[in-house]
Amino acid sequence: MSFVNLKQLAGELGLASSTVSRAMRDSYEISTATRERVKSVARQLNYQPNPYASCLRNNVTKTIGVILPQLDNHFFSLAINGIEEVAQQNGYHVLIYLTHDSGEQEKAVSKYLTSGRVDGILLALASGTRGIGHLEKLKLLGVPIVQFDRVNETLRTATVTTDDYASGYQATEHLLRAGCRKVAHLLVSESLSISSRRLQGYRAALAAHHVPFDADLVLTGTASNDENLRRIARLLTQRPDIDGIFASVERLALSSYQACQQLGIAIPDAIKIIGFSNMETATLLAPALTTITQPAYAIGKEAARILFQAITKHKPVLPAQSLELKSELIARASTACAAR
Amino acid sequence: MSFVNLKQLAGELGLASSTVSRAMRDSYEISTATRERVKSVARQLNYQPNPYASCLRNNVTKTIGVILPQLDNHFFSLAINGIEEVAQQNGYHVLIYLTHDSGEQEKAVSKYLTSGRVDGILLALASGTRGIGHLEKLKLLGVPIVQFDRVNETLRTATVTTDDYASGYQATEHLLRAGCRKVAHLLVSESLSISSRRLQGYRAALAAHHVPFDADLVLTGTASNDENLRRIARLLTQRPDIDGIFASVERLALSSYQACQQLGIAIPDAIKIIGFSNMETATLLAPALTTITQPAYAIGKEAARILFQAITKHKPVLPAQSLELKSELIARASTACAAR
DNA sequence: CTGTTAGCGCATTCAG
DNA sequence: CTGAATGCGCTAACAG
Repeated sequence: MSFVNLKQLAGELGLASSTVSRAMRDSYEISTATRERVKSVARQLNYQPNPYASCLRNNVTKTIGVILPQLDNHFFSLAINGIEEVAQQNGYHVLIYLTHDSGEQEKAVSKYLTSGRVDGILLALASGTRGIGHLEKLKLLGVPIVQFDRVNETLRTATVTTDDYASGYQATEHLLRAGCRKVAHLLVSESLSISSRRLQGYRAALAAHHVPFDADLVLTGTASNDENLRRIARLLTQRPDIDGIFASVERLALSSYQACQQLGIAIPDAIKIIGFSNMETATLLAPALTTITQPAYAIGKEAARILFQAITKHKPVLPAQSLELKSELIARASTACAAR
Repeated sequence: MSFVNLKQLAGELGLASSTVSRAMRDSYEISTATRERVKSVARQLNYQPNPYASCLRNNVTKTIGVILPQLDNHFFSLAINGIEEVAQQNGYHVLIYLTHDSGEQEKAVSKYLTSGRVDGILLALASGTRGIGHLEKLKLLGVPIVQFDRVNETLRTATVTTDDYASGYQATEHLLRAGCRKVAHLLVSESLSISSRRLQGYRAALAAHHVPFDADLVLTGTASNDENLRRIARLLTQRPDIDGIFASVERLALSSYQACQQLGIAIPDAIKIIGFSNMETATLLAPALTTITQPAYAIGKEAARILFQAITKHKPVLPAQSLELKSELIARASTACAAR
């Protein structure tokens, strides 16, 4: 048993392949009788049109590409859930590419997609990306791109992000209100939009509360968790006056937690930690860890929705279509903090 | 600017498209001089061969399909990491489909792939799958399938799993050795291979330690976390003699943890919990929760490796190529347990 | 309402 | 070493 093609099916039916093609696609110019007959025999022979032939003919691939830094972060898993759902609703297929936060990998992947393999792209930028020539090229080729979460602001596309500035502000304010005065801030990479905007929020909140900004309290993470752990521990040792940590990303919140445990620092009494997280686990298992949860699933869905709108209407994605969704601060330990 | 095709490139070069095609594919019958010239101009014009045309011509899609129940479980995210890596190494593209554990969705997805869209399939079975006709059809069509993690044993394909029986045994034994006598077991779905094999391990360990099996201590979960939480709490209330819980899956371990917290039961003193988990978070944040970690990343890689072997050698995947990898028991609280 | 024909972009004959 | 011609499977334009 092998794949049945249109011609074979037409032969079996005693019809021309064009007729069969039309019948299969419910063309109005085919009589109901033959349409039904065609469909019945097609079902019987398990006929499925070859997607690649249609694609070649129609210049429509019915597939989108999703480029992500990683998948070991729950945020992106949830985002894909949303993306895949919207894709399936629209009859689209989803190609997935991981860059492991490497700019080189991102370039390589972009090149694959320069060939017309996909009708559109959803992109969360790698932290290692420096230039954006590879993305400009895709845009120039007319491939619609929607950026989400980690976006490059120079590239003029629609973006779907969370309220990074606002949540950075809120997080910091949460700690300040709980009595913290020396709040450390941990970020992933200076070049990442999410990091810089959260940092801005952090600084603004400090300023609003008349707490001086101290550059020594800002730590940039690396790709290695072990290294991050060491650095955080060193910072906490060197600066025993630190009474709060705002981690701009889940991994760093966990490493902070771990560092405190290692150093025997009590959470949340001696130190208060707040960090982004999309793992229910974190909030469940560590009530002391105040978390900020991003609507990852909704972000995926919205990004996909904007992309499909552009694809089906043959319009470019415009920065004006950008969306900013709200994060949610979940402070299970807030009472404890306030009580102090 | 739009896509450049072979013909245009050939025109630019003053060569026949066949020559250019050969040059691009490093054919031995092309002189080094023209090959270099072709490649240089190709680079300059951003020529990328249209993958769908090649596919039509060669009958090779260079893409695989990955069918998964969900992605809200860290196990599958890690597995995709492995799969994607091996795919990229082999120059392959990865299409992803989520079934949300629905048998209907799995059937629909299978149908998409009946059209020659992919060269092979990696599959983790939906818990809602009843018949396997849709998979048999794919096999009959000659599409290689490798099953991983959640496998159907009737379908004769290679499988990559973990030592579910052994780890179920170990987990149970771990609790028994820590002094537990009434060990509850929480499983996902009776029809799932991982569940039934872990259950077998559980029963065997009980038997080996002369602890009678009590069917009332076995609870099957639902799709709803809230419902699971309620059921677990009810079980713990009705059976205050329970002194240990073996959760066969992360979500259920977390729900157990939560249920104990709600009921004010101390962990790990009053009750000991052991559960599968691939979240570093869980072990990090809840030392009281003994976890069994599956080598998810390796499973993805191995499954992909077996699939690519079959694809490149045009051989069917045989059950004989199946692999069983080892899980790891991480008992941070084991000392506490043993001390009791 | 149905059939004939041509061509999407590429790779592979077969000829030179 | 290079070029011309053919067809992968499908659809759309053009006939009838």
